[in-house]
Amino acid sequence: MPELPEVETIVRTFRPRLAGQRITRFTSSWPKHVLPSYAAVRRRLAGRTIDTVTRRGKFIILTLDNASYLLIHLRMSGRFEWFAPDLPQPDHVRATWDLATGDRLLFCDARKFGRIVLTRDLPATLADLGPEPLSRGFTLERFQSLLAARNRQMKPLLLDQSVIAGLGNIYTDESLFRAGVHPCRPSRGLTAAESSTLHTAIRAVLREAIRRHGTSIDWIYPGGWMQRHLRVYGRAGQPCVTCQTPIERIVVGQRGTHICPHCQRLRRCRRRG
DNA sequence: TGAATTGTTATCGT
DNA sequence: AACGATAACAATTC
Repeated sequence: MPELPEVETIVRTFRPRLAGQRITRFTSSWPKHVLPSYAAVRRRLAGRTIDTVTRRGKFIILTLDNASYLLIHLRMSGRFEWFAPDLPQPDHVRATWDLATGDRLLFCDARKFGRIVLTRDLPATLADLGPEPLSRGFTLERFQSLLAARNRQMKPLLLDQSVIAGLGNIYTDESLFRAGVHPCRPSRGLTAAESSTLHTAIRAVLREAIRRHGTSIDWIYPGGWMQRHLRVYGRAGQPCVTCQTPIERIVVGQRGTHICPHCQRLRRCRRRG
């Protein structure tokens, strides 16, 4: 569930707590999700200092002082917790970083889909990621060439992390709605005006969600309030904010998908026949 | 009890 | 071969 805005929020929250900290001990109670192996990561993390805390797509990146990188992918239900000795232990703690100050970072993950990956070759590990949608390099021209390079349905294309890094189900649906593009439209079928509007919509919805600290749709991710401003995701049956038509939930590429059937037409509607 | 949930990868077909 | 679509999978919540 955590997508780019939620991961960005987590990075901004934990950066001041982690940057400059020395790791005294790393432990995991779910070693099969620690790569390349729990033993190696545990050994190689001991004594390292965290230089920076950054993000690429949905990956959290801890840059370490020995030119290696610890990547954390939250997948569906992963989250960071800051250990608080006076509060009850959070549920589903899967990994712990003990820090030299006595502080402790916890990785909690109810569904155990998250991944913790230690690598020396960051570019290779991230090689399959597409452009950062909020970066300067993500120009309209680049977006249009991505759409033209393939001919896929827009929804699965936007969800594909090798096309654009960071979009998940929520912000894909929201972007397509804002651009008035049906999720089943083939990417090569978009007009120049539509791809331009969609390019703007993707960036706008991500920025807005970051400003609101992400979406807290259920028990998985707390803290943000973007859910109050979503226009289609999770609003099946409720009126479209533009035209009052009830929002529909359909399935596209095995994914629950939310659309306004009036604002997002599959075929352009001829006004006069 | 089983349906729903999601990002990623493996697999199948064209 | 390359691409696109589909299935499978991780494990839990409601």
